[in-house]
Amino acid sequence: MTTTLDRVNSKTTNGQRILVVDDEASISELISTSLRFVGFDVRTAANGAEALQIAEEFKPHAMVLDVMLPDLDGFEVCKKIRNEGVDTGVLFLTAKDGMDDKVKGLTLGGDDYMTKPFSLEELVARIRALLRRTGVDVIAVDDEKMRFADLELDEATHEVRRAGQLLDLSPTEFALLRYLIINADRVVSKAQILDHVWQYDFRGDMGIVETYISYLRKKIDSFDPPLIHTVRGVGYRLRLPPQ
Amino acid sequence: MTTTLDRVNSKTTNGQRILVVDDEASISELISTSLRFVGFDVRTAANGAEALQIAEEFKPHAMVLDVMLPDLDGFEVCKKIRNEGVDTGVLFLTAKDGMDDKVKGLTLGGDDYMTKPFSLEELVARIRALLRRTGVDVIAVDDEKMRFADLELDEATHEVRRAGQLLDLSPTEFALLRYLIINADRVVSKAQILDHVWQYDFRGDMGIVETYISYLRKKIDSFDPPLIHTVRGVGYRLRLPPQ
DNA sequence: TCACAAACTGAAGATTGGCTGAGAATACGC
DNA sequence: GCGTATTCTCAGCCAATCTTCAGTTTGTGA
Repeated sequence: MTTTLDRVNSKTTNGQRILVVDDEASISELISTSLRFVGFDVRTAANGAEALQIAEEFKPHAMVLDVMLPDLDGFEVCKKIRNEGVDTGVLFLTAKDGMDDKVKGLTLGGDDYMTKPFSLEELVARIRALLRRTGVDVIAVDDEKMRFADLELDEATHEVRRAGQLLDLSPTEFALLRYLIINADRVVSKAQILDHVWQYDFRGDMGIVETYISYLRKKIDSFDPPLIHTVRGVGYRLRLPPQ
Repeated sequence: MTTTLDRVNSKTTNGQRILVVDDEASISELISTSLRFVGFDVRTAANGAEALQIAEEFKPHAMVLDVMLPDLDGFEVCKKIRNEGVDTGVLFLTAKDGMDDKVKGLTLGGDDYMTKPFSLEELVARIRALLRRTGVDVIAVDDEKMRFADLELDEATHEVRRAGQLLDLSPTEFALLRYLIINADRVVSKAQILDHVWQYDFRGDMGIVETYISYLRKKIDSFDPPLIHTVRGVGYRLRLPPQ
């Protein structure tokens, strides 16, 4: 995987603090890089004890917490941290298999969970939703809608409209479009798209991105003007026609 | 009752104070998380003595009170608190067995009771009903009916109508529909549904949600237009046909 | 203008997710 | 205690979606 978060300008954080807890360094790094990239202030811990310690002084607004940790399990960590008076939403990470029963109950408060492997795009979207739900969202502003030109993407209803007209997108198409909108006006490479939109363990080739771009175009760019533009040799860019 | 999403503002409380008294920390936490999330101002106590103490200064509008406490029993606590002049409705929690007669007398007042294990959706609904009955309801003095399109769900009579026609739903079907209506227009995942509608100790898998959605569709969506929509890979959504 | 690389797209096969009927297990009312 | 209603599990089926691939088109630099 080409951990291509190559936008060099590490813009200042948005002031929202996320604590990432996972014992697999590669995963932990993957996640924190992604979160930092979109402006969060991130700290990481490799086990429960460390998490508790860091949480105490870092006071995260949200945490990404692997359920399987070498010492305590994620639920314990979560409970203890909250008992310390740190008010934080939690996104639990679980393995695909089993666990279902234990995970149950997690969507209760503002909390949420995802199964590994996940897509980074999805992770970031969930963290944002979490912060929104738990009321931390300082920037607040818009509800759960993203817009670009006459495109409108609604996280809460999963609806997508172009020029007011409802479009029917598959999950992957939805995630891809979301990623393009988030990076509107900027060129994103196929590698970046693959890294963010597809699960991190995806082993196929980038042809699939082309396929999905093609699908998306059929659905959203049958309108005028087209918004998805190919930058040959570089990637794709969502943009309005110049001037 | 407000048919609309009560979760919109989860940050600010609605000013209604609930005291939760249970010695099992996990239950207590489960309950308070749920109540906080829908906007109540919650405090917890682990035993009778603590409850009395907190009630005195917290002056709850309602309490969730386990009948079995390590020191006093729930009835005692209730009596003492009321003697202190705190005017509060009570939702008693009892174990499945026994106790029936003693508890039943209590529903004479505005009070109510539920047996463990319960569903959190049910708990919240009961608390709301309690507050309504005891006249605390500051907001929305509406009746006990929820509506969505030509669907009508009456909390008080447990009746459901579509297009004016009375439908016969089982308890679980009713609870599921209520949850969908509360979250009308928003996608809810199967996990969320399971967490809210089923008893908190349910250990089965999400297949059961599909089964009940299927039941519900047979009963309420044999009409036009269908209201329950599947968002593949995400969950379900109650909505009117677009535009 | 040609040759080559990159990108596009349609089709086919594999996979996944969701729907439903049937039946076992359980709770409930009489 | 018996019969009915309800809850829950399960497996087969179908359709949507994902993924690969190959033939075609488009763009670019020599």
